[in-house]
Amino acid sequence: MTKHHVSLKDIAENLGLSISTVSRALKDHPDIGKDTIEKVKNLAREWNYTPNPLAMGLLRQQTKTIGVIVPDLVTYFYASIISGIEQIARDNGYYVIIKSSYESFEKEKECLEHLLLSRVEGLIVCLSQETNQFEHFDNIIKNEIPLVFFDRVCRTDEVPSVVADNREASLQITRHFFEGGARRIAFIAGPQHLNITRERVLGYQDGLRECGLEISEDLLQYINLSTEEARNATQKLLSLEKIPDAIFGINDMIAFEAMKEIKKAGYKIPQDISLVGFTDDYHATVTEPELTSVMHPTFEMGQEAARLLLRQSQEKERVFPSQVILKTKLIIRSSSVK
Amino acid sequence: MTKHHVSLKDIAENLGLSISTVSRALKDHPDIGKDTIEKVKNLAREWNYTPNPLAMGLLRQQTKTIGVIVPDLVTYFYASIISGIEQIARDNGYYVIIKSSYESFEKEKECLEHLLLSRVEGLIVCLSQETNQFEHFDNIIKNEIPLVFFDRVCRTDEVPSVVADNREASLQITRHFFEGGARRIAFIAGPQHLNITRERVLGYQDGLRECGLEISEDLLQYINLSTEEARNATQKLLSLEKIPDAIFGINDMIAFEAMKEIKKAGYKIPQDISLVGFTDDYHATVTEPELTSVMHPTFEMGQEAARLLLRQSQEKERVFPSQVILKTKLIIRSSSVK
DNA sequence: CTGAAAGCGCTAACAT
DNA sequence: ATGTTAGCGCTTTCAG
Repeated sequence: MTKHHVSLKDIAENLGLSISTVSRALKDHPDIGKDTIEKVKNLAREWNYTPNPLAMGLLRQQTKTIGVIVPDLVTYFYASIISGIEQIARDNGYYVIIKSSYESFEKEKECLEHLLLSRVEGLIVCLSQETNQFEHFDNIIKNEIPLVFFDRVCRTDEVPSVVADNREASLQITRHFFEGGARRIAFIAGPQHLNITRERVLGYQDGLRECGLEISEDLLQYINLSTEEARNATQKLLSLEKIPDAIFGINDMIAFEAMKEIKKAGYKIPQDISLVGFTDDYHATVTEPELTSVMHPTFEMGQEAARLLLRQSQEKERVFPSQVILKTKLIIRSSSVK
Repeated sequence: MTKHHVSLKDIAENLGLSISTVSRALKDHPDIGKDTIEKVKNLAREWNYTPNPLAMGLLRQQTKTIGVIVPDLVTYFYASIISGIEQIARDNGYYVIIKSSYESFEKEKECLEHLLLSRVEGLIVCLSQETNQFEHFDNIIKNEIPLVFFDRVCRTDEVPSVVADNREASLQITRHFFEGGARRIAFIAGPQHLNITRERVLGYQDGLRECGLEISEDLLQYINLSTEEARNATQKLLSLEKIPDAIFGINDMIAFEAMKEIKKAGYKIPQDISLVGFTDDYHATVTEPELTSVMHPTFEMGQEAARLLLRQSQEKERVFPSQVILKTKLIIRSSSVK
């Protein structure tokens, strides 16, 4: 039902020229006569000619498309990272196809296949929370299709990646709690197989050691990243014989849910329990009290990932897989300051 | 740097067959011998053959791609709508290219051009808040490129669209306030040229009339949708000689900002001032008090928009532009119940 | 200065 | 049962 797009052939026929002449005229080829160039360009403008990207792609054997897989599309964190990717992609003439794994390993594999069918020239991926085996990337790595992981990463000795300074950030949070007087600092973490969990736990434990605090199993909860498990974990912490006086949520959503449960149980934040999140979603400022959180440079993370990817496709040689570590910043608000 | 993709030609040469035989064998064409089919399919599997979508697109003159323009990518509202669009698109074998206008009229026009260069087969658009003239869609409408607007719409007599029952929802909010005892009900609305503003203002005024309340200019604030203007508008309302006893924010973000300002000014919600938002973002449950809000069926809105679009490209005849109006539901929480 | 021809990967009508 | 050819839109030798 869409009208026929005008092609070089249409212009050539109308002007009594050959297709190649028209093609050259549009590119100001030095061989072509001035008046021919003008005639061609005028008609092209008048008829609103634009080159057919499919034909170009076929000719050049490139789709100018990169694929992105994120665990979900509806949180600020990923949306903001995608914005960063899109900006760099657009500036370099690339299109972006975005897929969501919906935090499912199976869906992640489907996304991968689908993107390969589309002949994407590269892939930027954040693992689903279920993903704890990584063979589905074998093909991509073997075929040298450019690939970059961000935030939740794997196979970092083979694949470039972008992450936050998770360990350092968690260390700082622990320190911040300690300086505020906390002595029983709890951590609601994600699935153990995720690097973000492992790294943040390490930083958390670094902090405990540094502050001379005991590392207690009770205070470290590994959960799936869902509102329900966040609430359960909080309840568990609040039902300990000695409840924590500080809770660190591995992301803001977890912290929000913890906040609700803490209030519901009748405790005051930060007087009874200090609370800190991770990501610094806009909504950290709408809660009462406002949530202290680690500012995660999301837009930059997207940009960095896209840049790493484009660099890979440009290099002839295999690039030594690098990891870009982005600095975070602890934004202190009232949820952690008595 | 990516390895060469295997083509029908590669398979044909290896097997000493012609390209067309291979093509037919893969489709189980009845003319082709059983053993030939098997040989071809085996090699295709072994070499991991997949058809080149560019070649197919060129042949069939279709990109199987639809373009989406949203005002931003980082709010739950649009992210969720995009999810709905993607689902329907994927189920029908379409790709989706997402663009953000960043609430700018100029950027919106750029997005449009860029998408047309990509030869999208259809467009789903939510207007930027700056957009108050609509000639940039002339070409698309004239060329009969399928187009659907959602939420913030225009030219509804020419273009199909999906909206919420804005007027009805606002009427219900006003009623709800009145029943809770409110008599000076304020509305922080968006730019006047947006349909969502106009319709919600109408519903608001319907409600005031129904409840026998005076329609006061002071209580209706038109603003640009930004956190800053939301705060200013709230301050203005709070500095009136007689301050409002209820405030309706045109979206949750506006309501969140109003909540902060109201608290800062020392008023209690809902005792002094009731508050209601619109969209029902997840974060409505993390504020204190939790925010009453209109549940806006975002995922369904995306689905509907995509369905309307696909229907357009399938129909031979021009479809009479229809408008799908989605039901909303007022979710009552503590910000509006004394 | 311009045109003809080949080729990117694929399908389908037309041979054989 | 299989091959040949033309063509989708474009660029790029190679020939005039």
